[in-house]
Amino acid sequence: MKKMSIKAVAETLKISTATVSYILNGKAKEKRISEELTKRVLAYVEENNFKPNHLAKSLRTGKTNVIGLIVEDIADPFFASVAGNIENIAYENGYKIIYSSTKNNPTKAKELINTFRERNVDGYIITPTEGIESDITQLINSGLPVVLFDRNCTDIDVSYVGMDNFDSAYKAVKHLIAQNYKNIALITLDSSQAQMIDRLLGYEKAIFEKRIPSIIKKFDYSSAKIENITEEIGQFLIDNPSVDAIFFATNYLAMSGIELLNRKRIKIGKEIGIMVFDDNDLFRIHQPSISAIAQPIQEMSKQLINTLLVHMENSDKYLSKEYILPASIILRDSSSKHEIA
Amino acid sequence: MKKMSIKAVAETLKISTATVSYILNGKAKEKRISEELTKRVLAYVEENNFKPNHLAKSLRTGKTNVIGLIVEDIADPFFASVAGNIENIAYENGYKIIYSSTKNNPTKAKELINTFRERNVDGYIITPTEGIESDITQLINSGLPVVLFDRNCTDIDVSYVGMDNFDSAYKAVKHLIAQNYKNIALITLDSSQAQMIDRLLGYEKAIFEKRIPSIIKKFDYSSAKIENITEEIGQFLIDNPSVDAIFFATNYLAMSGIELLNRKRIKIGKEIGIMVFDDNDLFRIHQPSISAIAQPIQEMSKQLINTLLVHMENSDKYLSKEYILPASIILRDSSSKHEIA
DNA sequence: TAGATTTGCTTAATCATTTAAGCAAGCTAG
DNA sequence: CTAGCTTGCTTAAATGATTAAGCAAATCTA
Repeated sequence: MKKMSIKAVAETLKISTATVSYILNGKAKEKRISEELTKRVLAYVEENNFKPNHLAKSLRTGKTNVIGLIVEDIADPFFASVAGNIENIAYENGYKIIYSSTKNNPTKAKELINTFRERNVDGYIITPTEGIESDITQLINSGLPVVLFDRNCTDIDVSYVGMDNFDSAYKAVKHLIAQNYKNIALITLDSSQAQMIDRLLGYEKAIFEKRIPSIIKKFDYSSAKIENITEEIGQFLIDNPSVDAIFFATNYLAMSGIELLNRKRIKIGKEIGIMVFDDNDLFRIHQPSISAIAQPIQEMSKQLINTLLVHMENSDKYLSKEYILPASIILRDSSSKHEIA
Repeated sequence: MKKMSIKAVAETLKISTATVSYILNGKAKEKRISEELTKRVLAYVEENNFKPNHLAKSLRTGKTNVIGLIVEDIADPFFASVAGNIENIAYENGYKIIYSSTKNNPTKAKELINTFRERNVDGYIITPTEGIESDITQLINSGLPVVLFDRNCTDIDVSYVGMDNFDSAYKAVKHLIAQNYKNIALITLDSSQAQMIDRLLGYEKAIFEKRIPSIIKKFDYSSAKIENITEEIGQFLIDNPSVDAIFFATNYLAMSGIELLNRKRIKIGKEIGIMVFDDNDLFRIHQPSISAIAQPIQEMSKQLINTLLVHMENSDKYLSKEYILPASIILRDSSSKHEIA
């Protein structure tokens, strides 16, 4: 059974391909195709389960109905979750998603944007790496719909969906302070990404307000082998014995940290307070449970894909929008000095 | 700056499009294009950063260089991890990946296979749902490369990458028995999927060998709201007070179970032994740590994509292959009756 | 009843490639 | 000297759709 084409359909029905095309695209009325013929064509198409070739269609119209998703790492639960949420709405609207991970490498990110461009994807959802502003600007100047998320490029006029990193970090640290922790360390990445800087600033605001010392450990992103992280955190705690609480700026830094604390038999919650940016199952189930700032993944995903869809529908009038969604701080055992059973 | 085409290149260089095409496709020698012209064209193309239109190419050649990845749920850490691993090798070989989640719904799975077909993807990586055999058979009969993973369709002649569910379940339960647990329950899904049945059979083999009772709780997949699972496991334990160890057949059943045990202050490892199918960060970091059967994700991913690549290169002679990779059983605190500090 | 309008289609260009077939010029062989 | 081969390209068909423009027949208008 050879692949059918509009031409084949037209020939068997003894009409022109144009007619078939119009009918299949719902332009029968507009093009004054008789109802009788319209029905006949639709019936035939239905019966033979004919589907027009997508490639030819895309070539002609310039639309591929594909969305390019560029994240830091698709294997990361946070991004995987976003990918899953985006997928639904995208598929409902007839879009497929092609993904790729930058691993936070600017060179790879640039390459990805280029290959996606070559592939004629209709829209981009991107977690930008550093130094990628010019490439994103190019996309926008070419009239391509782009929505950034997780981290913003504040110096570009581009749509963005994210959360208030500054405020939620501030509140989270304030909570630690309210629990009477006196020497709260921040363990973070040495990054110039906006969201990382905001988390740091939020921490510092809370710290400075109460005039308690600022104790910061920054990890070089590239050197961040899991092994090293655990070790370095250990060294950091030895070097700073006064630390009685830690605010981890990312998920995986926290996982290494918790692993270390457990290994050292340091009682989380009792001997040391813990607060983490980004929630996950581990933190909920861990004993004692770990307090965390939960990103509104579902809402963010929805906003992301919907914003992109709007841009794609009206690609002529690109009006960038920013959506900053509220996070929730989930208080659990790890951030309370009170006795834990 | 309008998009360049081969035609435009040909015109500025005052040669034909065919010549340009041959050169760009490395057929210059074969087609006896002079070295001088070849160099000139390549230089021009390089300088102007011209990339041939992928859609036109695909339309003409029938190859899209896209791989369709159909998993149960891309948001699940296991599948996300596979997606991440596959991505690398795929991109190195010039393939992009378009993904989609079945949510274990056969209707959705069938739809997905169809849309991917319409999209002319070059190859398929699929975790099959129940009742999807005929659709997969159709793909293969149409000469399309397919590799299944995670769960096999034993009645189709199709390539498969997976692990020995039976044997690893058997060994895991045997380990529990060796630790002197006497009433080992299996908590699993009520599923006819091969891998689920194998896990159950592995459990039963170990149980029957030692003539200890078989205690099985099956969850209906569809009713599996997280809330219900936790509750039902609680009821199950009340109904079966003799149970002193649990073998969880999946990851997320275990997470609910552990959450419940923690809530009930039942001491994992001491009062109840735990073994889980599928490892993850939670089980490693949890206190006490949880023993688990670790799927060889990296090796599986590599084998998956490489097998698919081989099929795609030689799509004429389709010879299906099965790769059953060894799992490792990671023994941690939760499966030992010995004192835990 | 002639001209205008509407109806119901068709023709053919276009999107950007690939590739089989062809062709002129130069060279070689007999 | 010419038939045949090689070289170095070009021509043009094909891939499978969309869509502006066109056109004959039917219907309406005055």
